[in-house]
Amino acid sequence: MIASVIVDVPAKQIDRTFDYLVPESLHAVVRRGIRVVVPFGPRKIQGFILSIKDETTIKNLKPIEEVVDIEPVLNDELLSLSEWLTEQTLCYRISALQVMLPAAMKAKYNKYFHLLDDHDIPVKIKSLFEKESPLTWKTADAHHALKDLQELIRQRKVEMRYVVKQSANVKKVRIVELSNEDIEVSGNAKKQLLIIEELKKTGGKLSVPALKELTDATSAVIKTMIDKGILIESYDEQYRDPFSQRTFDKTEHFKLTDDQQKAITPILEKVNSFEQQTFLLHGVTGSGKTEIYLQTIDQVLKQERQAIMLVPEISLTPQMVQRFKGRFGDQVAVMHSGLSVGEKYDEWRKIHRGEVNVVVGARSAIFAPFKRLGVIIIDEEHEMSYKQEDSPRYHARDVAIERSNRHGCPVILGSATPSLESFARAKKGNYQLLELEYRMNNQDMPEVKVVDMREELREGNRSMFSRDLLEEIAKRIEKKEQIVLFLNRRGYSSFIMCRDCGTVMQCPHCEVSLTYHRSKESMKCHYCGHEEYVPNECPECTSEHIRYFGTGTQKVEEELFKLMPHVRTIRMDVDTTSKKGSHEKLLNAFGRGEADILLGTQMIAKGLDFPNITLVGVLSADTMLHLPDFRASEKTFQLLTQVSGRAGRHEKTGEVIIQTYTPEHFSIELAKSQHYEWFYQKEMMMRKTAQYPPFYYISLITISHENVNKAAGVCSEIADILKAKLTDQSIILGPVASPIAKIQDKYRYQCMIKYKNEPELKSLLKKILDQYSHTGKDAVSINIDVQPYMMM
DNA sequence: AGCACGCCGACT
DNA sequence: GTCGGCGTGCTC
Repeated sequence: MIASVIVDVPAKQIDRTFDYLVPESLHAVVRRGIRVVVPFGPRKIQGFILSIKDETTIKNLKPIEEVVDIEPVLNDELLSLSEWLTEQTLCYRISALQVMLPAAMKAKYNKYFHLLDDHDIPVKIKSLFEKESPLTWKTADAHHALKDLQELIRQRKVEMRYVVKQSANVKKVRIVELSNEDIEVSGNAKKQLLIIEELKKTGGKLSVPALKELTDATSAVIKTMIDKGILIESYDEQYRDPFSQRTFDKTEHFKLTDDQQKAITPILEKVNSFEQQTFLLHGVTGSGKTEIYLQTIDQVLKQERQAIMLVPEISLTPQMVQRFKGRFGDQVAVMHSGLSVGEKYDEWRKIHRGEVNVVVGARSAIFAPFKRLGVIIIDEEHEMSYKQEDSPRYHARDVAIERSNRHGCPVILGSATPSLESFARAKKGNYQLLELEYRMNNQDMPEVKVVDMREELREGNRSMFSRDLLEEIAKRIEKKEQIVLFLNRRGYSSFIMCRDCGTVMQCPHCEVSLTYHRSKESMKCHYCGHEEYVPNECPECTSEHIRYFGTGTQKVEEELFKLMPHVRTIRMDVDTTSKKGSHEKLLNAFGRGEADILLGTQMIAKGLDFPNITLVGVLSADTMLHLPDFRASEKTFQLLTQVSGRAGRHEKTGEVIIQTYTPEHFSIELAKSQHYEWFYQKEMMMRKTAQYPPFYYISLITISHENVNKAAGVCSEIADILKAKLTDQSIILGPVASPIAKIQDKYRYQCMIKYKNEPELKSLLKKILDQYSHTGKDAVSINIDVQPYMMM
């Protein structure tokens, strides 16, 4: 019996199967989709069994060392999906397999030195082994002992062993129970008697932490009882439950409005007939998309099938978790970046074991190992976070459609502001368009006011708040209503500049300006993490007039405090929400009315839904508009529409104030009238003229190298190859320097391909990738994104 | 990606 | 004459 294995080495030459002999003892367990540990050269590594066969042309087969799983971790569908993913995104097969599993299941590798013969070995080495045996590579390296050890290995006095460890860890809890033996306990041992009593009361078995809680006993007491044989200890697997502290109120179906009923009918038809169909559910905020999702899932569950619901960064919407857990109880697994590695692993195991039937999660939840999918839902379909930016560079929407084809089930893409690609496909009939035109309860859309900041400046207002905004803020505070202030991106544009010579402090390794961080009085690079203190004098002209410019959230907070010292503000940005759970804590505090103003970046644009918010202010609508990205207008429109949706979601009507320097720009004008269809028409015209998606597909090749000329040269070679091989209907742009020309001391050049129909492109790109991804002295690093969302 | 093997410069 | 630099090639 022979197994074909994909090993855990992401490299060009290793990107294929290797055959291994299956030892007799493992015949019963070894199957496709099981992880194994195999010898690979001198070391041992983890791998996935892709197939089992009887013969091979390879001589000198090595045997599989051990199996990691009893049950396959990837089923046939996911294994074949990984093949599709490899072809689609031009990634290594191992990366495609790895991305489908929680991070906890990635192997860890350790090297240990074992002492075989301690005669005639250096004193230094001997003492190391006395302190630690086996000796880890790390300590050996720390004591500069690797050289000596290498020599001892040659003399066969020391051996190096490679150990594959699972970073996955099943949480175990210690359980104690009463033994059957009748052992006398002295009347003085009050704690022991109490423990026995408690155990009898609860059926004879309790976890140690629970027992300690109940009886206030110490570990010592329990240990004594185990040693005496009164108690028997054992271990039990346990799930880490991130929601254990919370209860979810059971919620019932809402009665659907006619509008909603009209939308859900065709979806349920496809669910019932087991047919694939992609629906684009277009409905403004508050039009009741979530209830449609919930009732569709309900139908799917009745058929004993399963559902995947994707949301962008779910930790940001505890309210969404609430709604799902409330409706479906413990049938729901939750998967998002806010969970610890162990928690994610546990949620995954619940899915894998079939203990839950619904998963609500971020991008990677699209790979949930369900066997009978009944529906896949992608909420806020237009969100960029559905595209993974490193290998495998997949878009969750594409994976969803691919999986739905394999399972015969519908996909629902929901959004108030669909991506142009999706809306165009819906108009063409590739997707079925479902419109929700009315808000539930017939609420009015909030009134949106655009303030021209140039006008403010002309009239002598040089602050970052327009007079209108300040006035409205004051009004709400008087009425005890709440306000959300929105600012683009953390520390965006809060660069540091010398006022005398205009020098802007830049990262020495990347071509970006450093961002000022008040808390540490330092400047940080957002691309490589480089950090340094703000200099006392300008490195160029030695002037001392150094100050920071731009408006970070911290600065807004300060200004706000200067203008209205009595106003309570909660600031939400990366700095204040980095700690686990702090995000929710801040939001809850705001929900309880502990602050008047919620000030934040991107992260507050989604999901928050508090009845008392009646004013939303966007401090600078155009920061995003001027990014070097053809989707800049689309993103601005989506963001403004979404932010506006935060105001007046309940009885009180809301108002939105958008501050901008370009009020005439159509994405700002149309965000004001909240007219998606007009925006779509206008933006489509722009895209057509500029030859961008959805009229053209694009692919992006990025070359990076320490030497500028090398990077540019290779990129130009590649452009030439493309020009020669592709049809003349395709457009090849570049090579040009990447918008971020240097990251971590490597210069970046890129080349963009725009095409409509180029059946050979994938294989050509694969060829180029092979040709240039060799490892050598002057090797460049090459990256290909087949369908990029970030142009940087 | 690692790791070993192997072929040329600066030292005891 | 040896130690050690890192170029080259292989991993079932």
